[in-house]
Amino acid sequence: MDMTRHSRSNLAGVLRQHGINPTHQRIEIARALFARFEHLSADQILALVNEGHPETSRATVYNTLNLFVQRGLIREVIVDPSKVFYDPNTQPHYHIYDVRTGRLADIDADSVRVTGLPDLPPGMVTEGVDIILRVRSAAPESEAAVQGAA
Amino acid sequence: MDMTRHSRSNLAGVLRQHGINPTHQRIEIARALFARFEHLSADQILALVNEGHPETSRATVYNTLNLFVQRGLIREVIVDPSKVFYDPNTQPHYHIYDVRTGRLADIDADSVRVTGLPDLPPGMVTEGVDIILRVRSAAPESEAAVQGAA
DNA sequence: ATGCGAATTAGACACAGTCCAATTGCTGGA
DNA sequence: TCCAGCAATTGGACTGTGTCTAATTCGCAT
Repeated sequence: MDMTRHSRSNLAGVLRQHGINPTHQRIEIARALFARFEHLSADQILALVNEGHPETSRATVYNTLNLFVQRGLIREVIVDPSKVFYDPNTQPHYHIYDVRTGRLADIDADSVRVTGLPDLPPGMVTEGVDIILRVRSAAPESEAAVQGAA
Repeated sequence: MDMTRHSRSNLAGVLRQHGINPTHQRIEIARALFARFEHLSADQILALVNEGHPETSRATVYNTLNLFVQRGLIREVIVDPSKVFYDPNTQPHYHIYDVRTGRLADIDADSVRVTGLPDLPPGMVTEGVDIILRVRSAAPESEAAVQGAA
């Protein structure tokens, strides 16, 4: 019996707790996210789950990730216009994003305080507050690729 | 001579101040954004600029918006995984986003205070801080479309 | 074994955004 | 006025992410 922290049996339990029928594919997808505990794109997850011999289709990966998000098992992180990242950490926290490298890291929510956010219009509810600190290396970027005017 | 606030001649001046050669197409694109002073997607801008008789291609709209962003004339707002919004307001401010309707509105930065953000790794520079307040109507959403497990 | 609903699948599709080679159009000389 | 040169624009092909659909397979209870 595999008793590592993110064993299949443990993950099956977690899925059930979220009202998700734990199939083989769903467990493997959950494992890709929770074993690494990193921000991954759908594409990366598809590749991870299928290394060795392919066993999960692209449609299933997308279906499953959307299901996990709906059930509150994981979070979407929208920082890059070209792809969504999936975040196994559902604790309140924020993100720091390197716009050059695409690297995404967590900022613990405990230390951060936000005040002065406006009252919501009546009948509105907060889904969440995203804070994204966009950073880059101070070294001047090569301007070669900039399509110029002037 | 048209002296309204966002007349072509005024806009041409603004473009020049940002080192952008003010061509006809660029002025019309700037006008779509600055006259309305709203968050618009590339698609919406393409449609606005070409209502009446078409005069600007899709490639030019994308080229121009990217150029405006590089030159600091407008900002990108990344809140929706499916498309980028362009924001003519470059003053520091944050956003409130209705996840159901896709409606995007500004939050004035003056009233908001954020403390406790971590120090940056050495050699890193902040590009910007995005705060997105994700909200929805409190009315329970129809669950009809939810692909279920359980 | 069989039947049945749920899950998965391949592949077509939709759509935002990029790329490229060809054309257009402006500007500044001669 | 004509022309050369260069920037801007263009259509259309292309890429990549994500969705949809109809058909198949899986797992389970009987």
